[in-house]
Amino acid sequence: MGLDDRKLAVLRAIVEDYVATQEPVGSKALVERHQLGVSPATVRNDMAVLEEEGYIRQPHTSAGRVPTDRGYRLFVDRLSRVKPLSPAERRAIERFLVGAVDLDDVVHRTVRLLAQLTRQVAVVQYPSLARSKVRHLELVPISTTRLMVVMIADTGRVEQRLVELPGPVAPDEVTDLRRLVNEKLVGSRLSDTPPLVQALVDESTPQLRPAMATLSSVLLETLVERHEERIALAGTANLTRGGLLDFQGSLRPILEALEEEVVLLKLIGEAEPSTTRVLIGDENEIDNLRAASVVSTGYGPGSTIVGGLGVLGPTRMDYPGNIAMVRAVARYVGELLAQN
Amino acid sequence: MGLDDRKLAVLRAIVEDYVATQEPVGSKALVERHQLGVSPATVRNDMAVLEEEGYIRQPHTSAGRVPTDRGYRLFVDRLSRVKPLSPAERRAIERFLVGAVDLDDVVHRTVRLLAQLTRQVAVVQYPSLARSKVRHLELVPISTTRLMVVMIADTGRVEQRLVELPGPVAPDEVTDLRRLVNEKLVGSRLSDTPPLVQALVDESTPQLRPAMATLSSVLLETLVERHEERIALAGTANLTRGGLLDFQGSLRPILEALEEEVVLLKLIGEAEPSTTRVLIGDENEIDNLRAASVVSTGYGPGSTIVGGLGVLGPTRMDYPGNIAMVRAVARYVGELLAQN
DNA sequence: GACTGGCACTCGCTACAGTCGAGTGCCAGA
DNA sequence: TCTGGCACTCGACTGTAGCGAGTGCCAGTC
Repeated sequence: MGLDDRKLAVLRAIVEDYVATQEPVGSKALVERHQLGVSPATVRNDMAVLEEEGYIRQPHTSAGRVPTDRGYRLFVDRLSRVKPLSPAERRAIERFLVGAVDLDDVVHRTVRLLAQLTRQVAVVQYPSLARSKVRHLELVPISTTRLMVVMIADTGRVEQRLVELPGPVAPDEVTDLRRLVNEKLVGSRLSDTPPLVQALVDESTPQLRPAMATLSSVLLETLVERHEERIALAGTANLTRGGLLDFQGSLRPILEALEEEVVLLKLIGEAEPSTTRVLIGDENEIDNLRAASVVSTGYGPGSTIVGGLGVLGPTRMDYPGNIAMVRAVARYVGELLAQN
Repeated sequence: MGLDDRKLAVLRAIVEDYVATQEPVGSKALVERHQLGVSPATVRNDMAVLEEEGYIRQPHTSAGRVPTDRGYRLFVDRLSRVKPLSPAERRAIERFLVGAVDLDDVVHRTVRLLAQLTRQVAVVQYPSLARSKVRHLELVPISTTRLMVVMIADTGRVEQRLVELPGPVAPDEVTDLRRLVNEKLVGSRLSDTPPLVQALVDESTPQLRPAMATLSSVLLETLVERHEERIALAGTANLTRGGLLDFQGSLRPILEALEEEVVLLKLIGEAEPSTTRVLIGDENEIDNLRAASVVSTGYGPGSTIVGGLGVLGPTRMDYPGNIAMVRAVARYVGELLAQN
């Protein structure tokens, strides 16, 4: 069953009007606001077909039409025109991000910027450790049997962990450990380190071995296995826009989902290069988010991806606008990271 | 105008019932559920007095009574009995907090625990840098003109900053810088460092001075002036309990306030030793939180305070319970920190 | 003087009926 | 294939009425 051009135009008009007004849109209003060149009656026939095909639906008999998730999907895939950023938005992005002093700062500014621009909930993943390379490992003795391990990644991330050693270690032994660990690991991707770390233990002198064994197990456990991912969130207050119509009346499931890092990572963490992913309502695997849509993409210096970012909002959202903003912000952040 | 014991008992009963049922409580229900030993008519007279004094009010003429902020205040100050934690709650606290591997972990577990126990929004401030002492400063060369400064505080906090040096610095110069900085600053409270840092610049050799000047200005600016406070938040989904009756129908102002770190710090950051602070509705200085109450206290190893924690919820909350939980959690966290 | 039972009154809540109007589906005709 | 017209549906809103929880007040009792 084919949808001719006019039917598609009708769907597009319905989506655009509904997103703008948040009210079911009827055939008369539609022909008034858009130059469709046909009468309301004709539009009604088209609407009947669109409804039959599952792209729109009627909340009640005497109401106008509302897009379904499927309708939004078609709109996003085939009907939306790219919406260029306004000069003001461009300026906002630049102004917001200059002057960030460190990675934390960059991430926080980014997430707030995104929330402000899109007026949705913004999520930014810190550069993933799995995709970072080791730039330096520092061992700081806290006491004779305790070390603070500080790992600095090339993405700017810094992670630390306290290591309880099996026995006392002399200062020059710490120096040896530090040298060995750095020689072996600097420059390698974190996801590739397990064999290297194992080798470290095997190759160390009997003297250093116990300390090295503890150290390396901590490194493996905390930095590699327990994928230390971090997430920043902003704009939850935006969920309350649009009264209680969005999200079928209760923010509860949404807020609950947003508290789970795992969930957020799933949403924005699986980014592929230069793709913007759009998940609409039901397409979402997380039950709590069935009433929400997510627009996300990856970011990173140059063409590599080190993390994801995106926005979450009601299915009734401005997809073209949000897609444009998410992309633009990701690009800027990438440039910012490339400078380091 | 004195309130005799029975009137106080009536107020207490009203608060307890209203908190439990979330419905205005009438005179008849009151004498049925509590052993007041008098008739509804008498209770009505008492209620009239309590209302005149501003402790309770009527939502509408034909409804029961509801406590006012002032009523809650009196309840908290004079009427509530300490509510001991249940064994299950004690166990939950212990179970939740053992096995934390580092400060981040402790803070995250704590905030989730608190949110879960109280079923409110929980807020935990990381140990304040201003109240921490420097344990170690590490300088890691990133390139010849760039240093990563990593500060480790005795509270477990680790902060890092990238420093752009005015000119290239040789490895052994970095070693010198590191030694000097540590000699001078280790063991001192961060809030006391400004004169020490200044002295560092004054005393360094001409050779090292430019680098030291940049380094120290970064230290001052980021660690001392721009009070690097951190906050963890959990349980925002709990705001949606109790339908939309709490918070006069809109979560928006609350969510907005919770996004501002400054606001949160103000709420829980000004802790005094062994005091639990309770802010009820209007007592709150932040306009957005006029419909909410906050229970907070300080925590730290032993009797010192290094940060604050607390919960935020509707004025209609279980004050005795929440006070008990906040205190208990603070004590446990303090013990945990003392072990380091 | 303090408490109580009784009584009239208030007023929010619910149910029900009636009206209005936006929007529809369908059909005959261009 | 499109259009104008028309009957129909049904949610939103309004007005009315009855119910009942809860109150304030007052006269009477201990």
